[in-house]
Amino acid sequence: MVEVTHLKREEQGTRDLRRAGLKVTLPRLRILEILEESDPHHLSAEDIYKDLLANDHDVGLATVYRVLTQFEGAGIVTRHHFAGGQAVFELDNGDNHDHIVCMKSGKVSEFKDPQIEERLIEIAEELGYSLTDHRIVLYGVYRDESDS
Amino acid sequence: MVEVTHLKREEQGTRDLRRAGLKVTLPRLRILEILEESDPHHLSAEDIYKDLLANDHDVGLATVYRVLTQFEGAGIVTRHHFAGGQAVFELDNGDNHDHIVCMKSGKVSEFKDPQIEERLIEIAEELGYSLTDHRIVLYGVYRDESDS
DNA sequence: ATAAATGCAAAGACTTTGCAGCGGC
DNA sequence: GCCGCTGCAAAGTCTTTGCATTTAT
Repeated sequence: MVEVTHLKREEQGTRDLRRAGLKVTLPRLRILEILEESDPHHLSAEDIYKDLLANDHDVGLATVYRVLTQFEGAGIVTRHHFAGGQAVFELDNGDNHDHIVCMKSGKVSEFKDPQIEERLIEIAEELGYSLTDHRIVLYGVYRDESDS
Repeated sequence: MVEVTHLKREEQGTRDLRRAGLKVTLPRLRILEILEESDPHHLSAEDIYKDLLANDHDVGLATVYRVLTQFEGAGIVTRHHFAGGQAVFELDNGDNHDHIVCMKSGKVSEFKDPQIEERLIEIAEELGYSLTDHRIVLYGVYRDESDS
């Protein structure tokens, strides 16, 4: 069972890479896997690098950056600059959602709102632009979470 | 007339600095002035630095960064990361507007939309956050502009 | 076999910091 | 005169690049 699941994911990754015209290599498959399995699926290059090392996969940090940049170009991942310092990456499912970041805990949630997207297109038009993409980042304080 | 205007601005800047608990120094006044006079008022530290040098004001780039960071902390300017590489700064009038960037020319326009801001507050609430701030950057292509 | 991908170390872009001296108040 | 501010150069952080070697196809 576990095996089957694992193979499936690997096949999926293989297809993604082929489609992007990239060779199917171990580092790339592993990076894809890490991105898929990560829970708060926003990882920095460093995060991914550490994960690789922790699992005895000797991949250079430079390779992680190179692969992520290629993935970005291929539309496989999206790069964000939430905090300011490090860039974070997440798989791009094509749904182009937006984010809200808790200023205390760093927790990141996602959302997608058609109403807003429609209005943004209108605004762009009014200003004389054709909208091709957008980024919304909300900053707030997450409450509840049973304190913490 | 010009003199009067100039003095007025300087006094204004002086007040801004005092309010922020910062000493009123020439570099700081000049940087404020540059930010006020700039047309596409989104300048990188480097832009400001070059402007200073071009006007025979020998201010170090480090000082420009330091001053801008202090201004940011004091709420005098806002820092943005549009492109990815350099940060750009603009005076913060407290209106907290958003931006749209032309992917071809780099032209930046601003807008403010109450409808969107209202909706964003709702969205944050729905997700369990109290919204404190937001950033919206639209990417598009500016048309008209008589070609270029 | 061949062109692409990787690892390492070195370089780069942008920004911050340490410290001696200068400048408001 | 005091303490903060500045300039310079040096260090930092994050990311990219050059090059010899390895690897997928």
